[in-house]
Amino acid sequence: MMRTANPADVFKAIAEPRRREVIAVLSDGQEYAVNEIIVRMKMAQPAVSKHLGALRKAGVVTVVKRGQHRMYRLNAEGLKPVHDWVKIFERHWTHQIVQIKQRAERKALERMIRLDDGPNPKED
Amino acid sequence: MMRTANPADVFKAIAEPRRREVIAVLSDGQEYAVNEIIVRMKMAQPAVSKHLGALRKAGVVTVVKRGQHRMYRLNAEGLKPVHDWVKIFERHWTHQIVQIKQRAERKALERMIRLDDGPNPKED
DNA sequence: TTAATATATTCCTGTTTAGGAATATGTCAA
DNA sequence: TTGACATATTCCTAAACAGGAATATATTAA
Repeated sequence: MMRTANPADVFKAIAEPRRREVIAVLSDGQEYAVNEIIVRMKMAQPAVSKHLGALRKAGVVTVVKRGQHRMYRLNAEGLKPVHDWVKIFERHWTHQIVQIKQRAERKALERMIRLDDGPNPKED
Repeated sequence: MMRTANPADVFKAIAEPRRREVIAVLSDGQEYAVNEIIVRMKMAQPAVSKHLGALRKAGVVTVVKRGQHRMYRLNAEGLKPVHDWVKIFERHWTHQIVQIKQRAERKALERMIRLDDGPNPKED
């Protein structure tokens, strides 16, 4: 049932700092048993299991049984919705630099020719 | 008081779908009065104001007073923590392709030379 | 001044959620 | 079987949170 998760859930999933910690542990691409994650995170076992469950539901990690262990592995593709979404704004902060430059230039102009386009004293 | 927000808050801020909608409205870089956002989002005014407040606290939007309006504008730099964080995993899903290829090749080898590295039937 | 408009804030309520404690489930070893 | 180990799940509680309703604040117009 439902092998691919709702992309919206991914944003919720990574909103939790501890879950980003879990992801950080898995970020080397290796697989880890819950035990090992517990040790690395200094966190109680049920909490870790729950976070792993949330990440799995969101499609951010996968799990395979190996003996009595459950090996978790990062599924980075699950993070793609976030990547794609935030990538849209890349151009904004490069473009922002242009805007800052423009503003500085305009201010210089204002000092020179006393240009005033309305009351906006708190703009900076 | 605290002009730059805790980067961790940004993840929480964008976890809310409605707040990503607000960001979507502002994503053209233009400034919008709350009124206009309300219309575009078909959402009650207090809710919009609250979401804008959350986004402002997270450093994702800025606001300037203009007459009786409050003009909100996207501050894309506030999204950089998310961008930087998720960018780390770019290599994973390109690298994943390599892994898939390697696995396919290994399977071909297994068929040829009967290689077996342990019981792991559910790996795919 | 009063009225209208724009926005924020407060209060309330239902829902979600994180984490602790206890318990259940599943797997291996003897 | 029994026991040890690994992990998940259930139950509980406190905190966070979203949204609605009502209200407060601020600005403009008359």
